[in-house]
Amino acid sequence: MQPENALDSSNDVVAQRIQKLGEIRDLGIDPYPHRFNVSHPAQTILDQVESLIDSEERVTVAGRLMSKRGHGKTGFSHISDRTGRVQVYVRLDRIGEDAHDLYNRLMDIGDYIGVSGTVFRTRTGETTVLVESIILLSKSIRPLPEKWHGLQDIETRYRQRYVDLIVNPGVKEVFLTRSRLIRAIQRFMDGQDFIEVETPVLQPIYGGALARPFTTHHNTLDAQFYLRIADELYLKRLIVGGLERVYEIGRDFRNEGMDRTHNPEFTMLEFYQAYADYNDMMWLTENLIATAVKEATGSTTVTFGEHTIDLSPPWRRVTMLDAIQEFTSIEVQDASEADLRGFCSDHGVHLDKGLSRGKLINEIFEACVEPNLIQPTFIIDYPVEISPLAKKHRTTSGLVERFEAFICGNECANAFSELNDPIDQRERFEDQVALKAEGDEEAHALDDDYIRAMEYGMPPTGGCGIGIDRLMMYITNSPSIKDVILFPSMRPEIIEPESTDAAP
RNA sequence: GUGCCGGUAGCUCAGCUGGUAGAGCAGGGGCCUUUUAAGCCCAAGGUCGCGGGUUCGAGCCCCGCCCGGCACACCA
Repeated sequence: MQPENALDSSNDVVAQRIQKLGEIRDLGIDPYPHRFNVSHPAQTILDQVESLIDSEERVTVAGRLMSKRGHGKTGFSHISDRTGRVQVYVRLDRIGEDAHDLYNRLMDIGDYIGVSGTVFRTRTGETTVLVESIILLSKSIRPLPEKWHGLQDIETRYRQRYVDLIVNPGVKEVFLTRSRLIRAIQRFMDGQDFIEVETPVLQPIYGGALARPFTTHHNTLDAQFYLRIADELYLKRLIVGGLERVYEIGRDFRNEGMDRTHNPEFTMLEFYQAYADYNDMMWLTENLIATAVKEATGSTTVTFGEHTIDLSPPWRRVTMLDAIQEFTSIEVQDASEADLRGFCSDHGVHLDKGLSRGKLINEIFEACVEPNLIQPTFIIDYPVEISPLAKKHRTTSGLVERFEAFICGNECANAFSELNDPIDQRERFEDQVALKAEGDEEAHALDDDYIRAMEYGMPPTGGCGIGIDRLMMYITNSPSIKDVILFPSMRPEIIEPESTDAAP
C-alpha cells in the first residue's frame, strides 16, 4: 500500500476542500461548531413515518452526508447516523439562496450536517425530510471511497477501520453483535452469582497457558514485566481469597504467529467457580454460549462458511482417546511410544524432538481429530503432561480432568478441574521448569507466589477459558479473526513526513 | 519462515505478444424543483508500491526490496 500523508495537500480533492473551508469561514459560518440538538435519529424517523407525516411535526436529525443528487434548485441526499440512514430533500424555495449555496456548492459527501424539517414520502415512496433549515456540523476534507463498491482493499479496511465503518455497512453490524455478546455474557455470569474482576495485565511472572510472552520494562522499578498470556493464575488466587465465583473478560497477549485464527492480542473470558469440577464447567460453558449467542444474534443456530452449527445444549462429549479412535486406526491406550511415533511419521504429523507420550497423543489429536469437530463438541480427559494446572483424573491414571470445546474444527474453550494440591502443583511446575531448561520456550515458569496461595488452601474449583474472538468469528460468519477485532495487529505503517512547503 | 497471488487516478477496476496509461464513481465548470448507482454536456486528474537491470522502447520481461492477502509451517 502506498504510504499516505495525513494531510497531503498534493491531493487535489483535499486542496479543493480546504479551499471551501476558507470560503465557509469567509461567509461567517463556523465549519466546526460545538454541539447540536437532535430530536429524531434516522431510524426513529423511519419507524414513525406515519405519525410524523400526519402531525407535520418538525424533526431535527444529524449525520454524515453520504450522497448528493443535485437537481438544479433542489437536491436529494442521504445522511447517516448511528441508527441508520435517512433521505433529505433540499429545496431552494424552502431554505433560501444562502443556505442552498452552502448545501449545493460547499457541502461535500463526508461532511457532518444537521437538518430540520417535516417528514414526507417521495413519489417513489421513500421516507424523506423536507429540509427547512440546514447547518454544517463538521467539514470533511478527505474524500470517502466510492459509494457503490465501498472500500474493498483489505489492508486499508483493517488499518483505517474508521473508513471501513463509514462505508461498509456490514462492519458496524459485526461490532454491534460483539458488544451485545459481551453484555450477554456479563448478564449470564452475573445471573450465576459470579463477580466480574480485573487482574494484572503486567505480570512479573507469566503463566496459565503454554505460550511465548511479550516482554516489557518498568522504569521506576527497573524490573522486567510480561504482558499476560492468561488470567488464570490471578483468578485462582482470588478463589483462594474466598471470592468463590469470579470471571474476567480481558485481553491476553501471545508473542507468536499471526494467521486467520490468531491475533497477538485477543480477548478471553475466564471464569472460576469454587466447589465445582469440570463437569459443572461443561454445563456452564454450553449454556453460557447458547444463551449469549441467542441474545447477540437472535438464534442458537449459526452459519459459518459451509457449516450450519447448532449451539443449543447439551453438546456432544467424548474422551480424547475415544475421539482419536473414532477418526484414526490407532489404539492409543495400548500403543507404545514407538507405535505413536511410527503413526505420526506415517501420517505426516509433524514432531518436535523429545516429545513426551502425552504430547505425542496431543499431536495426533490435533492433526487427525480437531479438523473434524464441526458441531460443538467437548473433548474430555487429557494427558497429564500437557496440562500442568489440571487436577488428576478421579479414576484414570495418566489423565487429568480437562476438556476443550471445539466448534468448526477450532478450539474455543479450555477448562479443567483445577489442581489445588500445592505439593503436586510444585512438582508439575518443576517438570515444566525442566522442559524450559531443555529449550521449550513455552513451558511454564515456576510461580512461587501462586504455590504459596495454593498452600493456604483453595477449595475444589472448576475453571474455564473461552476465546471471545473465535466465538465471534463463528457467530458472524467471519473468515478471519481480523474481521471481528476493530483494530487488528498490523505491521506499523510508514507515513512519510509532511513536506515543508505543504505545512499550514 | 516457505510457496502462490496482488499493489495502476481519492475509490472500484481494465490495460493484449514490450510500442506514447483507460473507464466508472468521487471531485471541478455548465444545464436541470420528487431523485435514489439521478441524467446530459465540458474540462481536469498518474512517482503504474520502491530500487536496479535487459531493451531503440518497460505498467508488462529479469533481479532485489517494501506492504498486504491466502495456504503451509510455527502456535493450545
